[in-house]
Amino acid sequence: MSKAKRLLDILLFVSAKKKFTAQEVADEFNISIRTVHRYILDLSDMGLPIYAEQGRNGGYSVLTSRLLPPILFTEDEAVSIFFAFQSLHYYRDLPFNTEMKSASHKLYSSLQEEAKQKVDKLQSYIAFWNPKRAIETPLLKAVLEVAIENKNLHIQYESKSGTTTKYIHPIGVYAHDGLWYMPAFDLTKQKILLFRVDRILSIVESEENKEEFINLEEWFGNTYEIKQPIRLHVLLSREGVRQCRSEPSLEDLVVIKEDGTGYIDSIIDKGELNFTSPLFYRLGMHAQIVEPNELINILRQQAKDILSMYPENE
Amino acid sequence: MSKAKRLLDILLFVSAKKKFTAQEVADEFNISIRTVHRYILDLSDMGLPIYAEQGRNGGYSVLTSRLLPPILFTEDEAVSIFFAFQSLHYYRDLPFNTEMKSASHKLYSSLQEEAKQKVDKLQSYIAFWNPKRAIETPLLKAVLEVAIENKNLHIQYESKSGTTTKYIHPIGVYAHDGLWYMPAFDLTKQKILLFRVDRILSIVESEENKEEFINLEEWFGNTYEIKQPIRLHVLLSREGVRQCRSEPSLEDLVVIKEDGTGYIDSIIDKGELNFTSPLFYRLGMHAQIVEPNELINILRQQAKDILSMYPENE
DNA sequence: TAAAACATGACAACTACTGTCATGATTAAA
DNA sequence: TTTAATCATGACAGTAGTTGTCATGTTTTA
Repeated sequence: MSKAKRLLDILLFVSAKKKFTAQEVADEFNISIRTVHRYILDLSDMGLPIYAEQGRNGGYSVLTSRLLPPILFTEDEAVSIFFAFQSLHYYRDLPFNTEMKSASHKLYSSLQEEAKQKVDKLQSYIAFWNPKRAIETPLLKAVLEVAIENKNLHIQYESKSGTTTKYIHPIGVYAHDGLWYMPAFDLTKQKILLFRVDRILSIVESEENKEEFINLEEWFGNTYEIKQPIRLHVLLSREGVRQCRSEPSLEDLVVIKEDGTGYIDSIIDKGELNFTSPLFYRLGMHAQIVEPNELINILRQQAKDILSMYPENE
Repeated sequence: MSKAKRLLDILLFVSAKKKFTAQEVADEFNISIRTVHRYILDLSDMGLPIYAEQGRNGGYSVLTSRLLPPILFTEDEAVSIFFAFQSLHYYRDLPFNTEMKSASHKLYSSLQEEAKQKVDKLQSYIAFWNPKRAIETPLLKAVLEVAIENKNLHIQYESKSGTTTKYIHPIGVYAHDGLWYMPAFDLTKQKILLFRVDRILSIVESEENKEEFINLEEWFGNTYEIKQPIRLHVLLSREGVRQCRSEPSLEDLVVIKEDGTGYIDSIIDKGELNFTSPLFYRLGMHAQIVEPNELINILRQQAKDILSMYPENE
């Protein structure tokens, strides 16, 4: 077997253990100890951060965590990785910040001058904007780890009604619009609730949960399950059509007529009305609600509230 | 020099040219042609997609685009790259989709079984949610390229008032909430406008522009420049505080009092009032606007509109 | 003090690599 | 059609690199 291949095998063998002796490697690959010493010297020369402890109970250790075999990337693939990192630029708290930094440093330093410029340029012409939150999410990594380990949790949570304590089973975490959310099964209330990770004040790990829960992807799919069906029927002007099509929850429902105006006529869940009403409030004349009366009443009630807060005689 | 090192040098030399002959390589590195042939066979065995054209004017070509030298990633770095790719999962159109796929395939296949499971698990517990838009953005890559090349553009754009033609200089593109936006300098109106890339119907490249324009990052910084200052003074209930702190444009302005209620008293740009009014409408009783009267009037007017659209007698 | 480990050098046996020469095949230009 | 420029492959001897064995040191801990 060629030396290069053998070195690689040893690299992988060695980076998977936290400590090993030359004898172990010699036995594993059927080579002499002298050769193992020579190989380790070679790996060390190649930059692998390996060090030896002298004496009885001594041995070698590798400082980095487990290594992958060398990978040949094309320049374009490297650019795509930078591009993906770029997309996380506007998040304040991320679970893998340090690893991302060292990975991009390794990539960047092996790019040729020309490609470096390309990457720099790309990064000044493309961005993934998120509101750069001042809000810290210190417990993000901790919560993610517990979720992956399938454990239950006791949390202190800052909710509408003040600080409360919950006993939950996390389903996963997701980022949206610069904030981190955690859907979780509330073991007391026996239903799934959505928490904001930055509002979690403290966590206490509890036992592992063997039960099968819905996973994050399924949860996304099921979020819009209709429990209390209600008919939504709205007539839209051209501008109304345009704006509704930018609204993720409604874009699929808009029907466009030949003259550019349109309408929505669909069955939605009653619970969604509260989220929908601000949109129709904003649209004003551009959206004429035909049904349901509940939605009209919400809008009318809110309008009355506003008028009573700010009476005419100022 | 060791064979491994020499092979690497040749790999880099070779992957940077689109075509080369054995003689060229032999001259470059002062080795015999026979050895070059042997080396090329080795590289080919290692999986480099290299092929030869026979005969006069023949030579070798490498099929992939330029390669980087082999990189040793740690397992954690690999995971961070998957994590970054994951963040782009919910975008429909991306400029580097195919490269991202091949890069993640290379990474994934060199992970050990255990690490593969870790990655799979991570991906089912963490997500970066964006409304999964039905809207296509076919011109995204084209627009990005033109922006990088610093060129002017003629575009057809679907705006409020129908299809219009614009002559612009793009500043960059950015993604927000699942949609792609392009701030650009309108060369006719001589000011910066914001376009939605999915609403661009066609583009025609024009001449390169030598002038220095603001770049994307500067533009983000300058967006909130105050042109018409106006005092915003609002009293907030506890719930009002909570909600305003989740609003990126307001979170920095909220002052919290000891009892948990709070207020905003700050100078903002008059143009922002239109974007702010839906929030205060939604907050209703939780936000008592003291100033400006303009904002109160907007709310009152909108409330009146709503009430006139849906009169009491139903 | 002895045992277990790393560290290093010398040397002969073995293996791999290299250059030279030879021969063929394929292709395009003269 | 011939010729020159290419890749492709084999043989072989000389050179260079790698390996195992043996020897000797050093460091650490039981």
